[in-house]
Amino acid sequence: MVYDPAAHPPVAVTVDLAVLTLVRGTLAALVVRRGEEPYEGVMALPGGFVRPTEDLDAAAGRELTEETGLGRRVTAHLEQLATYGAPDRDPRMRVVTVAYLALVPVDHAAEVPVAGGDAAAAGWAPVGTLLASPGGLAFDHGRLLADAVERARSKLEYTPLAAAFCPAEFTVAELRTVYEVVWGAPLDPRNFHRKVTGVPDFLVPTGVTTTGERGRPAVVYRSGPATRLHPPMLRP
Amino acid sequence: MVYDPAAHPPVAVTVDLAVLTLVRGTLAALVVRRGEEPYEGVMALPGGFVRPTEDLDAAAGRELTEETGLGRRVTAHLEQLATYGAPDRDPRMRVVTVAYLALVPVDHAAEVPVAGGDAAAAGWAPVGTLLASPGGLAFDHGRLLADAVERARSKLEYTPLAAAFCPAEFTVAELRTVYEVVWGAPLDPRNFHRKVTGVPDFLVPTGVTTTGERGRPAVVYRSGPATRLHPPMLRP
DNA sequence: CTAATAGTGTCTATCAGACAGTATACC
DNA sequence: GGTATACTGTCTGATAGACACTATTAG
Repeated sequence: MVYDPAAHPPVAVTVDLAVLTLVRGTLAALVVRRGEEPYEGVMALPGGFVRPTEDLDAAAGRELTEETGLGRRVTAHLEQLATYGAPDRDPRMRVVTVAYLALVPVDHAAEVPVAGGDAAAAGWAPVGTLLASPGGLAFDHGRLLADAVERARSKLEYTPLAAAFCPAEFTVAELRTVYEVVWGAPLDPRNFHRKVTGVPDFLVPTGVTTTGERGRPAVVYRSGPATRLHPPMLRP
Repeated sequence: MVYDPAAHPPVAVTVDLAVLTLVRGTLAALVVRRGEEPYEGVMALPGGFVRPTEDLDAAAGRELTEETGLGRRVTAHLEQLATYGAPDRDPRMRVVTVAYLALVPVDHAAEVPVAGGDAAAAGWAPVGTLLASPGGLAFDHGRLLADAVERARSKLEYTPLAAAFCPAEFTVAELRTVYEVVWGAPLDPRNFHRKVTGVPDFLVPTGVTTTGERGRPAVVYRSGPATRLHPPMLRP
């Protein structure tokens, strides 16, 4: 029980990111194409080493800005997901990776692949496609992404997480679309409206209404101070 | 983005355990007294290094059996909680620790300190006491334990986790005590009984009833195949 | 006008909480 | 019988889901 570095083989600690957004009505994750072995040419989730004097959350935030090109404040949500450390998950050496879940609002998703550098090397891919093929993602990133999606689905129920997918100001219909896409199920617009506007401190009306859209103008809201939803928005 | 061990300072990866049980009607955690600096003589959560060829879950399971002296099968629950890696959390070197939540059933809790070795060095301490004093636990173990307790409280709502605190066969009253102790709130025995027996696949009657107790004998149950509770048992 | 979307009202089945009442043991 | 605990029944208010209905825009 002595902390002797020399007594233990080297371990690398990395952070990997499951960055989610909505692209044309589907849930999408940010992926990069690997440029080296192993898994050369295969899609992978972005990630990188934790620096010596850097906290884990800070490393995740730094990687996120580096990979997306988005400013730090654009990211509406970043939380630790789980840690994956199977001894053979990377054939080169022991790598323990701390996975994070990040959400990018829809109005900034389009900037990401462009700003991130080589457009061919990074971009949004539908989660359904990525998870459908077992070897579609390098390492254990398929499992990691599946865990991230399940976390997001679950947290939509009892936290205001859905607003993190939306622009700073949004309508009830936009919020409902988030729920429908992430859960993969249609929701009754009328009951959804009544429920979501009835949760205290979830939505704050801005006083503005939409215009130029089809149909009756909608009230524009911004995210409120609630950290938990009471009552929760339960999956159908 | 090259995985060169020499390019990075050494990082130690450990697992720390928040082992919970019920002792005389209070929630208690397994603690050890540290025998060396830093925090010499201070209480800490048990833990240790992850071995080179060992998965994280395996390391947690091994540490649990080593620290408690209980056979592997006695532990009813072991799950990953979160990972803590602040650069200064251990003054000697960079230590990233993967925290696990473990639950020990009440009928095995008494064996633990004895079988674990030096009775003065390890034992059950009330969670309330440990969390009341900020410096009561070494490192960031106070925060870790608080996160573990909140995880347990939350998972009682929508998973059959409470049964992990109980013996293999138990009564509704024993299960209710678990909920009351972990949540720290009294529950109506009659409504609890109706709700808990109404959740499909949560409880399976054994056909046996208690005897020798005061009052009417109670039906004895065993944990059922459910992995989620529908409907959930919500906190008051 | 029509089409489309936003938002409200209402009905019903279900559920949580309060609590009366019944069942069955030990003393 | 007395007391304690297990369990059942009933009432009430809240909630979820289904869906009729009204409101307000674009074209």
